[in-house]
Amino acid sequence: MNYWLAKTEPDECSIRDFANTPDTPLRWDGVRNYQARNYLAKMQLKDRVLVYHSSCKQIGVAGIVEVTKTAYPDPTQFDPTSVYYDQKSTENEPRWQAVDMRFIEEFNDVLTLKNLKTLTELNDCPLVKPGNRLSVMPLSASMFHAVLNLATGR
DNA sequence: GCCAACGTTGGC
DNA sequence: GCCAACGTTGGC
Repeated sequence: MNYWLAKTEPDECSIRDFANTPDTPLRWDGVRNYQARNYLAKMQLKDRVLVYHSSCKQIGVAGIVEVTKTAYPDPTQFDPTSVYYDQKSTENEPRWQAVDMRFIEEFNDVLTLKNLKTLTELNDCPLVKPGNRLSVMPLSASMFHAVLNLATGR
């Protein structure tokens, strides 16, 4: 099993949205950065993904989801009415990928960026570096478990 | 709302 | 292929 962290603006898609539909996976779409897309494409079934809420009141890791469907062409890139529409993308050669994920757990409290920065395990994680914009990134098992431990005590 | 950091675009 | 201009991200 691999571990990942993925950013989202909770106004658009939050851990609550996953929690509200525990039996129905949601599509993780709208990734429009090549490095992030390449990581997204590497996700495998049952990989665990930390959900990070950005650009919001409570910035930080809010919970965990699981991959239920590996990468497939992101339909929003073909939809002219979508904010994620990409004119240069074609059905034959799609640029962007999406995956499906389902709810695993929501932390009682968002693990804030400030607290995340106290974890020495995350020193090499792009997340805590100034100016970082990568929205999907791999985590080592020790990174994942350090976050889980700080969030839940487990 | 501000602004630094970064990725992408496009002229050359 | 370089690089300046531009648009976006994202914390504060």
